[in-house]
Amino acid sequence: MDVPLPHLDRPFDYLVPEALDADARPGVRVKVRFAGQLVDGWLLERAESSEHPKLAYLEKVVSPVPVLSPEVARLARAVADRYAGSLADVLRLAVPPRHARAEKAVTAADAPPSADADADADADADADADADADARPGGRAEVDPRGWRDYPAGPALLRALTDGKPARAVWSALPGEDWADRYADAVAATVAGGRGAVVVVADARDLDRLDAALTAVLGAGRHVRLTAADGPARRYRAFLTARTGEVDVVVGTRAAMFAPVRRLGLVAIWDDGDDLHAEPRAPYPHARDVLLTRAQLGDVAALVGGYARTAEAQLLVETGWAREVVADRAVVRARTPTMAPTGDDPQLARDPGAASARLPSLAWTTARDALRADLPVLVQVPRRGYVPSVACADCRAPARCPHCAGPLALPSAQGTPACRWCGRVAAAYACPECGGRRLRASVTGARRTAEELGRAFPGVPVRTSGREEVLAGVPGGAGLVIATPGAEPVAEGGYGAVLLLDSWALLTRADLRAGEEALRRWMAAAALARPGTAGGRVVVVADGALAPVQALLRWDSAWFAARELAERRELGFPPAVRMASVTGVAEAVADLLAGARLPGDAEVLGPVPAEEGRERMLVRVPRSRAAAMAEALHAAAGQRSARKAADPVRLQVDPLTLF
DNA sequence: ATAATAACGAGA
DNA sequence: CTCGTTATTATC
Repeated sequence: MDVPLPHLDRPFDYLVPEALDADARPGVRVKVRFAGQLVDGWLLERAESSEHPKLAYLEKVVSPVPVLSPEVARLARAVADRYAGSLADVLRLAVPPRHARAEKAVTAADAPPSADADADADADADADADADADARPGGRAEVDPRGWRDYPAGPALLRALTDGKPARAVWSALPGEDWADRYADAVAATVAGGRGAVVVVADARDLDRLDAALTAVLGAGRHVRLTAADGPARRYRAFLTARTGEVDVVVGTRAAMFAPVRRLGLVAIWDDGDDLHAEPRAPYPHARDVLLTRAQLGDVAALVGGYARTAEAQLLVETGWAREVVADRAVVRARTPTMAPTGDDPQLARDPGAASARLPSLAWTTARDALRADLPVLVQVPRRGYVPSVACADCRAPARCPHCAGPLALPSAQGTPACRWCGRVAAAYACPECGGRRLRASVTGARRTAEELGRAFPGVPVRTSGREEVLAGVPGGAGLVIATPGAEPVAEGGYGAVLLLDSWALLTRADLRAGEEALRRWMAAAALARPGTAGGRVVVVADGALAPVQALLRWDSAWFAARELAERRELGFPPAVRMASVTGVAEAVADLLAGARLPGDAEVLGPVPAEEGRERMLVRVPRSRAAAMAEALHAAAGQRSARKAADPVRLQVDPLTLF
């Protein structure tokens, strides 16, 4: 039933009239009379009989195309359960809105109108050795593992993919690595074994790159791109192309995470730390988790890759769910650009008004040398709009609440710090690192720094890449490229120098993931530099003693992720535990939590003020209780919606931001 | 939203 | 004890 009310989150039985018998197959969209009115719904399965005494008839089959595959139906239910959401909400994300004209075009091109697609898909779900042998046309073509040879476990991964084994890998890409080519290798290896693949990337630029790499490896027409940015018609068309089994490789942004793929053999995600992978619509699933759930349910291989490793990926490694695929230290050293920190942070050391003095001298000389060698220079400047947080004025450690380890905030310049989670006032705050008692609010840096750089090097072409216009690539000669994180263009032959400015703004963000996110962004930029042996240099304007800076200097995000995960275990943060946030007006939140039969070891934190007039409570449970917590919250939301409680409450499991 | 059903209370 | 009215709760 396509109604979002949580208390109606279950199947309903209907009689199928004779006239609709042929079209009424599992996976089709239907219309039924429900509570007096016509509502949309999904036909999940046909049955001989029903427990229900008096059944109504199915009103209409919207389209005979069974757009919802059995595999995706199962996945959607699992995702709804994990995120305390309704199946209908997940299906809205999983199956794009119908576009009649696109549907006509695709089914017309398909000789028998997809009628057998489901039978195939069903059989495939339980595919075993026989099926595999059938599908492999005359001996499998080995995929050249050359690009993966830098990683000792790489060639074995490709072999496992071709053999149809459900290998699970967490991949740490080397600097300078062409990740899109490596993903294309992995997909090609899967296809060589007769299976399909789903690959999810964060944005359009990454998608273009992967798309091109796949076309180069597989040839045209073997894969399809699926992204909301292509518009409803193209999106639906791409969806149908996959659903009918015309192609069995789908690449896209998070809209593709539920793509139906015949004989799915591999799910992959690139740069899983990018927050674009988090779906902003209920029930707010994360592409990585959806794909991993998919791998888990279907004996499908999984590849989680990035230059930097997330704490979530680290958890997969530490629990043994996945194997890490990393290069040896010697190879890492050979590929890494020469890195140097400079603690000479002008924002701290000098008057911010002294504009000309804003660039530390090391950064300046590094840029100058690269330009003299006729090499491009990348300058990463922060985006605006980060919420300032509070840190120790002496050692810069983020200030956390002594009670619940939430972030502290300063209500005014001279005010007393208070916790954003539990609201407690931390009057006598002392820094646990250095004992300092003074706090400072961090200030977001100005991008003016970058503009001044242009003036410092007259005659050098300056390009910018950011929100308004994102450049995909730049030529190899001397030139300055000013980019915000995530918008760094690839330079032909690699950058001679990469300057990471204003790290203070990144590191002191009021976010659990500040350190991880800073490292991720630095690594993404630094990966575009030439190796040190070819003159590539990276300067990060930050204290070299800080852990994320250390991890960058050594190109060791696995170390950082392990440290980060250990810290989150200690503080009781995801992914070491599972959290849910309950947001709404105070009475509604209290009402929901009062009605929720939470597991005994659940902790309820808060309330903390949220966006206007609302407040937020956090529920924390051990990972082993995650399912019980989600179930309890979903049920409580169901009770509320059943009695038509007025004020809406938003449930989010593992929300991206906790503060 | 609407219909059924349960709950309740007043009057016979 | 029954009928009529009102809250409650399922909705095939």
